[in-house]
This record gives sequence, structure tokens and C-alpha cells, in this order.
Amino acid sequence: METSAQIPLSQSDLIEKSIRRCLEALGLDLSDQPIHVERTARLELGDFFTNCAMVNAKNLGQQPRQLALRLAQQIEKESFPNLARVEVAGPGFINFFLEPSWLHQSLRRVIEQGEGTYARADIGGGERVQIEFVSANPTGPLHVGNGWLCSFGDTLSRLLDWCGWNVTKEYYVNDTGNQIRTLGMSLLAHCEGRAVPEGGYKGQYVAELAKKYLDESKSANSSLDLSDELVAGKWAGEKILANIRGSLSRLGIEFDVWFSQAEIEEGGATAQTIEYLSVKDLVYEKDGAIWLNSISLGDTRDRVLVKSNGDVTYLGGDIAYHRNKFLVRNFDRVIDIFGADHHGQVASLRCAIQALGVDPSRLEIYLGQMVSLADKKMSKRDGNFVSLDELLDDIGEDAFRFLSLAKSINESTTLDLDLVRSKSMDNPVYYVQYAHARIASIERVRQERGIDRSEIETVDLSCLVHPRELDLIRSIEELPEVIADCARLREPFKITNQSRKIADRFHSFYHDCHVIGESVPPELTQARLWLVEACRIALAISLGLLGVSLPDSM
RNA sequence: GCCCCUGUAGCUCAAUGGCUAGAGCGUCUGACUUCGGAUCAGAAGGUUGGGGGUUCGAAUCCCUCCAGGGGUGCCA
Repeated sequence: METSAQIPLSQSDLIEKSIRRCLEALGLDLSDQPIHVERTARLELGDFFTNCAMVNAKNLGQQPRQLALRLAQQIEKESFPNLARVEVAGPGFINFFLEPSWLHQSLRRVIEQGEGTYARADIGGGERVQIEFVSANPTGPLHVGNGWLCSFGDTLSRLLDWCGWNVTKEYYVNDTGNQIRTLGMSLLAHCEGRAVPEGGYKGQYVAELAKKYLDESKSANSSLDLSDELVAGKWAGEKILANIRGSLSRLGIEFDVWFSQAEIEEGGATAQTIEYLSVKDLVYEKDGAIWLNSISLGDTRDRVLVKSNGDVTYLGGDIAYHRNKFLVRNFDRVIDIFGADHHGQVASLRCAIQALGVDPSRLEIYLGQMVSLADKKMSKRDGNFVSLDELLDDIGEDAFRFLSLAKSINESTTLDLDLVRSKSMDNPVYYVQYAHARIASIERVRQERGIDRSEIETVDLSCLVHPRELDLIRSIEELPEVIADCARLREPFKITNQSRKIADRFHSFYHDCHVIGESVPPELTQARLWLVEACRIALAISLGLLGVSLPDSM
């Protein structure tokens, strides 16, 4: 990767430096104040603007508009690369109008940096971050809601990795305790032809597993037991986990670590953690259970860590697990992605982590709001849910990833399956992929017609002046900032929006500006070929982060 | 009751406190003898849930009320 010293200043940096220089020239001291330079909402207002005159007018004892006018005059006098003119508008905005050359320079930079470097940013500084997501219990296949958050977690991981973090993707496997026993009980009920008791798992997959379990238990040296719920539950859990891995793999998701809760418990980590908390006088016994005195940590009530039957609660295990993340494996930062149904546990976990001596700002927890299907409840126990695999069979992996990454996870979602299926051809993912297919098609035609592509250094990009061309470059030029914002805010969906915007601008360009053809001068063909290549790079980066494929034909 | 999320065009969603609140879908009207029509151009569509407040400026921040979803287990 290039060092920052080698990367030329961005256009907005150039503008900010100019503003600061001119403020100084006018004898105004804002050196300790931030100066915001932003893109305008509409081109009639120029390419960039700053609000610094309005923000600082009071401190400097001036009228905002007067200050803006003085500053604008000075900026025009001193000027800076690519500046056309400066205007003052409204209550004191300073709007910068640039020559198209700034876009030609941006385009050249995209090509020079290429697919591996463009739109990267070293924000993370190599910080070691662990991202835990999905972590669905191995008591049934992944459902659509699980898959939804998988997409989020995976793309967030790719994004942070892309922006300079050292990422470990982890799945916490809840392979012990009550749920596994319940699963085993449900399995054995099926084996014996009994109805599954209340609270058990009733899905069709349990019946299928029961059939297999019966077969395997009959073989000569089988250790499977038709009377032990725990043995049956663990066996079924492993089978289900293998199925879950398969579903994840379809979505292109590979975890670095599969972390077993059973290992935590059996390795004594839970006992150690409770011991540590009890040294701090944060643990007590009542009614045969072990409680965390979380009220003293600011929680609304105390919580059970170990039940009276000896089972560790989910919270108890999770505290031990997080102690492992922070204090055994020493991650700098931990990001947990849970469903909103885990909300009740967040405060307690935070309290406990702090009690263990971990700076709570190192723990980020994101709760994805509920994803549901119209007319369907998503309950594994009742077996009344649409599995992720079923939906993927229906609409395809790309459509699913794109759809699930199209809006904030703070937004709850109700999927109308009929709608999703029937409109699958209008799905925006095809719109974006179609842009890529058209790009590939241009390349095929170029080769068929034996048109050589000149080296970028020798190509004059200044002939790109059509509004469609300039709009397309703008959308590509915005990508680094969009990606950096996504990484900082942990909001991948903005990349999805930007990929649509780029595809949109490309389709308009494609329609109005032929790249190859009798009526296109050779120099223009060369410049446009590079513009198309830059667009391909931008789409490859965006869809790569989203985990969506780039078809050459559709 | 308390905690969290959400309320923006008919629908799904955008908009680091900025200038005239934007896209897609749907609706209506148009467009290729060049590289892929899964495309493109245009039109219509809004009291940003209500009411206060802060600010030069509020969909955005604060208070309050209303509506929807989730949580509030010795389930996970």
C-alpha cells in the first residue's frame, strides 16, 4: 500500500488548504477550528461548498455573508488547482465551481491505483478486531433472519479488513446446555414415534435426523444411545452445524474461528470468570443459584449466572466468552452482532465486561431489528419458518445479499416472499450486474474489432466533457469517501446505494455516449475505454465488499 | 411501567445541522438501422406522525405526546 505521503491531496483537501491560507491572509485565526468542505447537493451550486463563514461568523464578530464575501474574494484572488470560480450564496455558503480537469485527474487516479488500492483507507491502523455474528444455535437450519444478519456481519468484516483493521470473523457455537438437551429430547421422541413434547423442536428436519439417528444407532459399534438426550442432542447439533456451514458457504461466508461454548465451560473458563467476579464481591448465592450483583453495576436487576441445576446461563457463558475475547486473546476491539431479541442481555454484558476491568468502549454491540416474513412466524421450535436455503433456492445468493444489504439493520424488515419472487427480475441487483455485463461486452467488442487500448499515460482524458461522462466520473470519485464512512459508521448499506448510483450513471452514459463506433473519434474511444475501466474497478470494489458476483454476461 | 429500534411521495428506502427533502418500484408520456431494451429520457406525486424548544439554519439535536415492532426468564 502507498504511504499517505505518496497519495496526492484530494480536491477537497486542496480546497481546505486554500481556505486556511486565505483566512490567514485576511488576518482571521481559525487554525484550531475544523473547516468542512463538502460536495454540493446540486451542480447549480458548484462542486464543493464550505459553511465555515456561517459557523465562525459569531466568533469573529462579523456578519456571516460579509465574511463569506471577503473570504470568497480572497480565494479567487489566490486561486488553487482546477478552480473556475467562487460564489457566495444564501446566508453565507461559499460555493466552489471547478474545471472538469479535476474529474479527469480523479479518473486517472482510479486507473493508477487500480482494483486493489483505489478507495482503500487506513482507518483501522491494524487494530485487532473480532467480529462475532450469526452464532445461531445449532438446533435448526438457518432461517431468513439469521441470513440477513450474516450478510451484514460478513460485509462489515470485509469493509473493516479493506480499511486497515485486522479482522477475525467468529461464530460462537452454543453446543451445550438446555437447548441441546431439548433438541436431543425432540429427536428421541421422533425415534420412538412419540409426539414432540411442548417446548421441543417440531420441524421436519428433526424427523429426518431421527431417521438417520435410528439407522446409525443400529450399526454394530455405534456409541449412539436411544436413552440419552445429551448424546442425541450433541449428535444432532453437529449434523445441523454442518448444514449451517453449507448455507453460509453458499453466501460466500467463511469464518476464521468456530468457538465452542462447551469448550469454554469444560475448560473451566466459566468457573474462573465467576471466581474473578466473586473476588470483586460481585457474586452471591441465592435459592441454589449463583447470581451476578449487576444492580451494583448499574443494571436494573441482578442476573443468574449458574442455575440451581448447575447449568450455566447464556449470560454466564457469554461473560466468560467475552473475558476470553478481551483478556485471553487480547483483541483490541470486539464487535457483536445480535438480533434485537438479545436486547435484554446487552446492558448486563456491558456491566460485567467493565467489572472484569475492560474499557467498555472496546465493545461494540449492534442489534439487527427483526426480519420477518409476511404471514410467517420465525420460530425454530414450532418448525414454522422459511429456511435460508429455501429462500436462496428461490431468489439466488446475489439477490439475497444485495437485498439484505440495501438498508440499515436498525430498520425492521417484513419480506413479502411472493413479491420478492415475482419481482426477482426487477431486483436492483440485476440492474447493477447488468452494468458490469455491458462493460464486459464492450471489452469483447473491442477485442473482436482489434482495437488496441493505449497506455493511460498517453491518453488525453480532457476530451471527456459530456455531462454523462462527467456524472459517471463523479459517482466513481465519491466511492472512497462512501467506503470510509461505511467503515467508520459500521453501515455497509451505503455501499449498496453507491453501487446503484454508479450503475445508474453508467447506463445513462452507455446510452448517450458510444465507446466504439464509426462516429466516435479514436482519441475519444481511448478516453472512454479508460472511463469504462474505471467504472469496472468501482463496481468490482463495491460488489466485492457486498459479496455479490460480477457476471460478464447474464 | 421501564429499556431499545422505527415513523419522510401510493410502496420500499436516501439525505456528516445546510442552499429548492432525493432515488427505486408503481402510474402516465416518450426513445435505438452503432457497444446487450434486464436499458434510456421526461411527467405527476410531500404540512418529513403531532406539538413545543435550541440554532443564522432542523427530517436530523433537546422536551413532550401519538402510532408500530422488539425486549424486560434459573430460554438462548
